[in-house]
Formats: sequence, structure tokens, C-alpha cells
Amino acid sequence: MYSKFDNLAYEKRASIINASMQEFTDKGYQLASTNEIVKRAGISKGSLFNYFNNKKDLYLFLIEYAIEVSREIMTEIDFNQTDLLERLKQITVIKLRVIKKYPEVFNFLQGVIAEGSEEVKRDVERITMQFAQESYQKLYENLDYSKFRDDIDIQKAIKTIYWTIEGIGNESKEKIKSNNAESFDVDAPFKEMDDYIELFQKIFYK
Amino acid sequence: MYSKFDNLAYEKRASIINASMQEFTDKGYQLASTNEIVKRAGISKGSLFNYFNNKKDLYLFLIEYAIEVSREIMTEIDFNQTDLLERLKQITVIKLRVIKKYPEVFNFLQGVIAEGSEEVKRDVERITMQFAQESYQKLYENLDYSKFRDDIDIQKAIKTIYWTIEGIGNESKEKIKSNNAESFDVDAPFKEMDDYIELFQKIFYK
Amino acid sequence: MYSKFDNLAYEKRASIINASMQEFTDKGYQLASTNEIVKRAGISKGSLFNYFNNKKDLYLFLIEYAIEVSREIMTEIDFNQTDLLERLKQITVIKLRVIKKYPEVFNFLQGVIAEGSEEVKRDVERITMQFAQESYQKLYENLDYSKFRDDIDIQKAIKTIYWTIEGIGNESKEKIKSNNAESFDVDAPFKEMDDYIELFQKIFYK
Amino acid sequence: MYSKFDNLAYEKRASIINASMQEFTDKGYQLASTNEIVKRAGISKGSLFNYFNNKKDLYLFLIEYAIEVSREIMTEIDFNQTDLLERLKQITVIKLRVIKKYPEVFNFLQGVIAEGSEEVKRDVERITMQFAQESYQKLYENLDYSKFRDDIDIQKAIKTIYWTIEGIGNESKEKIKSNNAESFDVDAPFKEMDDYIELFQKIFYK
DNA sequence: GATGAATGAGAATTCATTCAT
DNA sequence: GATGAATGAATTCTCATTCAT
Repeated sequence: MYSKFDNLAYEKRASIINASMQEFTDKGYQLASTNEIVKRAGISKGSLFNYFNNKKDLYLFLIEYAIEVSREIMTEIDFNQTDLLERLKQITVIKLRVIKKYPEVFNFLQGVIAEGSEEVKRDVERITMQFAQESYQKLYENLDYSKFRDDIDIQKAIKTIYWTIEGIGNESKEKIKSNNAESFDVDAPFKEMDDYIELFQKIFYK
Repeated sequence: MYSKFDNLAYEKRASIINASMQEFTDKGYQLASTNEIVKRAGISKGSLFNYFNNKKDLYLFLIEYAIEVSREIMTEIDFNQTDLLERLKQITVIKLRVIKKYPEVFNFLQGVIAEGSEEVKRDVERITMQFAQESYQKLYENLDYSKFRDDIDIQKAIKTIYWTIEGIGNESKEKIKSNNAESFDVDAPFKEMDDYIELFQKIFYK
Repeated sequence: MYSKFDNLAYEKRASIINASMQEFTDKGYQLASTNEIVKRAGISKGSLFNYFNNKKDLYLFLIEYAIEVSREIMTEIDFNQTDLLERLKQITVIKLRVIKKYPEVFNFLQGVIAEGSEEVKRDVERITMQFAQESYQKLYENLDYSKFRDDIDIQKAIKTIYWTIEGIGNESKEKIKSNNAESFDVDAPFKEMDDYIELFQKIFYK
Repeated sequence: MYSKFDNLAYEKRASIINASMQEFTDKGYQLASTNEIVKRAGISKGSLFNYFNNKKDLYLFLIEYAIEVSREIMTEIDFNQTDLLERLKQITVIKLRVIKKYPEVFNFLQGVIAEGSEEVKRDVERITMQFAQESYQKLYENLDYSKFRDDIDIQKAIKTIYWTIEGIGNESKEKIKSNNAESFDVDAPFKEMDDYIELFQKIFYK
């Protein structure tokens, strides 16, 4: 698929990936300029279009690359942990570790999800859908639901938990954006997560 | 601010607002074409730039206009209802009524929130932030929290409720998008809301 | 169709038509540069694409324009002249008069016929076909074939005449190209035509 | 001239010639892609530009090669046949035999004649002109014109014959193009040629 | 006030040719 | 000798904004 690009030296590849992700993250698909990308990556215009047939191909490649990186999270989950809340706690820790390691990848992916451009929408959906389903499935695999109260709808409880975790994540991002990012305590979300998980144990479990 | 535009005849103003909102909703800020807008609105290019200095001004005006319409929701809330969950139920009903009355305004606002264009991001935030805070404040004004269990953090409970309601809303939108919009039962989210509120009463209230 | 262009001042229109025809004649469809055209015509890049949606549209417009000019020839034929050879003589005179008046149009049309670019081939055929058929029909309308010898195939005789006239035309053009065009005696082809027509009378007529 | 290329193994040379001719025939000079040529020929980009300095050189080489092949026709003409019409008949037969043997060469040559690209026009003319003159000369060498009627201009008669034969050829090509090429009767033009030659005997000979 | 033709910088993409390996 | 990645000028086309009428 992207064989010409894959054969490049590691450093060059990294430079192009970084430059492209940065530009797409900053401006979104449509506004991102291939001119700017080649300038940032320090390569010629012709080269970029040698590696990738066109702007869209480059964008889709980056998504696939970002998903590959994200898969790291999945591989580290301990599936012997059958308690949903404990597993979520665990995942959050892993996730944050990976985000710290590859922050630009996650900023990029966040931008991809928000991307509204008709030109790439369908392909983005096609590519991300599979990963989303696969992740979702793994997330709830081999869980023991017997701890939940008998008088509640467990599916609704799980969704409530899921949306709350999402909410914490988004709130953290907002805080990072509005304050200057440097002064942000990276461990604060974990402390908060713990508090919420304690709450959930109290209200959802027997 | 927009005095030239405000002095226009009502019909012309409406035509321009409709045409612009439609175009911005359809294509997003960057891709929206002023050519298309003037064509849809039946005015000349020069006129548009007489009323609004530039594309960005027009966009920001529309946001302010949409917020003005949205304020209607606030005015109808019954602040004598001090039960949080009952109030949320009530608000959801009002909200849906307004959405049905001005669907294009809400489609536009939804697009605004998703808008990623660096060129307008800051200004959009500035304008929407105020309304968001103001709404948030009113939402939780004059509430009686004594019904909540004493052994939980009420702030966290409220946030959980808030994020869950958001989650239901987003899920509905996703369903509308993936299925064909016509076959969607507009009252289904309300039924679901009721179920969740019942759940919340069971787990958060004494 | 080309309403924006049609509304332009005569001089501007002429300037654009000339510049475009020259460029297309010089380089052919593919190699003709819209950059060069706007430079020659003294207009901005944007303007050209305001008048014509794209390069192809401009090219097709020029063909239609050239055909319109060529139609002048048809209107002047005297259809009371029922002798084929006399009529051909007459047409050649008219044709040369028009060519002298609009030489660039005929150079352009000649290039169009030779044009091989896949991108426009079909459309060029569609547009020129109709005119070609229409011209051919008129050419042989209301003729008296009784003068032809009875022992020959009249259709083959006519084709021979037709191809010979074409041959004279092409030979003249070649001569103009190889010699410097100025020293070319514009009336020479007519003298030659007369000689050939005399020959044809001798060999094909009773 | 093309010594580097001439020293290559026969098979490689043939492969490059075939690939190049095909590409030039398909797309014309300008649009023909050296990338496509090296891909079709199974050689590297660098090699192509080692053998030929540039695209133009390659094109001109192919023309010279094609002319070399075409010369075969000349060698087979029977110059004892002094009757012009009989000789023309004979040449047509030889020509068709060679075309059937090397169809790609003739397709290529046909494309060369139609080629309008300014960049190669002059050189193409220079190269083909010589062969054209040489062929023309041979064609009319050692002929007996005594069979022609005394009351006509023999030169004009010959030109008429020449242009008519050209016309038949072009008409056949048109027919092949418009109908599907497969259903075309390859011997039909010969039948027609015979009819025309019979006509010419009747009208031009004593 | 209203008009809409004109602008031109900037977009994505192509491709013959070079040259270090 | 052979390779194929790298180059960058040139291509067509877009569109918010201006300004003379």
C-alpha cells in the first residue's frame, strides 16, 4: 500500500509523520496545506506525492498509523481482571501512559473524530469503525457482572459509567487547553477517576 | 455592530440568515462559499460584504443569533421545580419543542460546536462560553439537594447525570445519521431519558 | 451557457478569443497554458475561470465560435447554380475570402481537427460532427448530375473531385508554411483550382 | 548516435521499442509518460535516460526506426512495371502486407504525422521530410506516361490519382475508428482501389 | 445602497530529469 | 551499468474580498 514510504529511513519517516500530523491537527483536513507539510518535513513537494498518491491517501495513512499505535493499549489489558470498574481503572492508566508517550498521535486522532470534511468522511468511518468495534468488544470481554445490584438495568449502568469516563477525559482536555498546558497536573484525572469509580461501586454494586 | 444588516427588511434578513446557516451547516466554515450564500439568498456579492465586513463576521453574527433563539429555552424553565431530575426532564421537553420549531438553528449550532477551523475557533469559544456558563448556572439555580444520599459526593453525582444526558443526546444523533433520518422515532430519546432518570432516582436518591 | 463572457465589452471579448485561439493553435489543447492565455489577453487568472468554468469549456466555446464564423460561407452559396464544378469554384472563392478575413479562426479550426487529446476528443466530435454533416448536405443540395458521362460511377467521380480539392488546399497550406508566408501568391490556388476544374469537365462530363 | 542503446541485447531493445511506441501511440508525445514506458519495458528510470538523453531523443529514435521498417516497402517495388496505375496497385498490396506484419510501427507513424506538439514538430518534419521526398521520387521513377490522353495535363492527373488514393486510405481509417475495428473487412479498401483504378483508366488513359 | 466583474495568492498535483549509491 | 528516490517548476483551478459604476 504505502511501500514507497515504508522503505524510507526511520528518521525521515518520523519527520514526515510528525509534520503531517501537526498540520492536520492544527488546521483540519481541508485547510491543511501540503505545501506547509513539505516545508515542515524538509522534503520536496514531489517526494510527498511519490510516497502518497494524494492528500487523502496521506491522511488515511496517518489514521491507520495512529490506530496501530493505539492498539498498544489493547495488548496490555489484563483480561483476568473480571471486575468492570477495576478494568476501566487499569485501562485509564495504560491509556494515559501511551498518550504521554505519543501525545501528537492522540491529538491527531481527536481531530480525526471531529473531522467533518465530506471528502474523507466515508473512508475515515470505514477505517475507524473496525478499530472502534474491536476495542469495544475487548473492553467488555470476560467480565463478571454478578456484582451489580439486581434491581437496576446493568446495560444502562455501564453506559452511565462509560459516558462519565468520557466526560472526565474531555474535561481534562478542556482544562489543558484553557490553562496553559504546562501547569496541568497530569495525575489529577487519575485521582478523579478513582473517586468516580468509588462512587460507582457504592451506587451500582450490591 | 451589525447595524447595516439590522436595518434591512425582515424578509430579506430572514432570507440571508437562512441561506447562510444552511450553507455553513452543509459545508462547515471553511468550505462554505459566499458565492453560494448570495445565490441562495438572492442578493449580490457586494451587499453581503456591505452588511458584514467579511465571512468570519457573518459566521459570528449567526452564532449570536442562534444563541438568542436558544435563550428561549431558559425563559421557560419552571424554577419552582427544585428537584434536579424533574427539572432536567422538563428542560429536555422544552428543548425538543424549540428544536422542532427552529431545526435549522440547532443544526447550525451543532455544526458550530464541531467546527475545527483555527480561523474562527477562538472567537467561537469566546461567544459560546458566556452562554454556556450562563446556562449552566441557571440550570442548577434554586435546587434542593436534600434528596441525595448522604454518603455520596453530590457534585460528582450531578456530573454523572449531566454526562449521561449528553451521552443519550449524542447517541440519538448518531442513530439518526446512520439510519435514515426519516424512520427515526423522535420521542424515543424521551422514553430513554425517563428510564435513566428512574435509574438515577434509585441510585442517587435516599 | 457562456453568459458571463457574452456580456463583456466587445474589445475584451475579442482580446480573450484571440489570445486563447493563438495559444491553442500554437500548442494544442493539452500543452496550451491558461497562464499564458491570461497573460496574452491581459486579464487575471480568476477572470478567465469566471467566464469559462475550466480549460475544456473555453476550448469548446472557441470551437463553437469558430463554427459560427464558418457558417458565413454557407449563407453565401448560390443554390441556383446546379453545376457541381461551378458551385465548387464559387465556394472556394467564398471560403478564401472568409479565411483572409479571419485567418486565426481557420488556423484554430485546423488544429482542432488534428487534436488528439482524449480529454476533449468526444466533445469536439459531438460539436463538429453536426456542422460537418450540415455542410456536406448543403454542398450537394439541388445539383444536376446529368452532365456526367454515363459510363462512370458518379459517386466515385464526386469523391475524386472532393479529395482533389482538399489536396489543393492542403498543398497550399504546406507551401505557405515552408516558404515564408508573405511571399505567397494568395490567388495562385484559384488559378490552380480553375485548371483542375477544367480537367474535371474534360474527363467527367459528356 | 544511439550507441548505448544499440549495444543492448536484442530482446531488451525490442522490449523498450515496443513499450515506447505503445505509450507514444496511446497518448501522443506530450502525454506519454516515461514512468509508464519504463514500467512497461521492465527497466529502470535511470537506464532509459542512459540510453537516450531525453524524452525527445527517444521519440526521434523511434521515428527513425519506424522509417527504417517502412523502407522495406520500397525495396519490393517492381520497377519494371511502368504503368503508373498498375504500380500503385502493387504498392498498395505491399504496403498492406507490411502493415499487417508490423502494425504497431504503422500506428505509431500515423500518430507521429498527427502530432502537433511544438516541442518536436520541427525535428519530426526534418526527419520525415527526407523519407517522404525519397519515397515520392522512387514512386514515379521509370514510368511510361504514353498511355495518358494527350489533351490533359498529366501532372494534374497524377496528383488527382494520388490524392484520391490518400482519400481512400483516410476514409478506411475513419471507418475503422467509428465502427468497431474488429468487424472491418481488411480487403475492402483493395476492392475499392481496383474500382477507382478502373475509373482512372477510363478517364485518363487513351 | 446595490451591483457583480475583477483580482491574485494559494491550493493540489504532475513529471522529465538528475545523481548518489 | 543499473538503479529509483528526490527534485521543483509548471500545471489547472478556487474564492474571499474590493471598488468603479
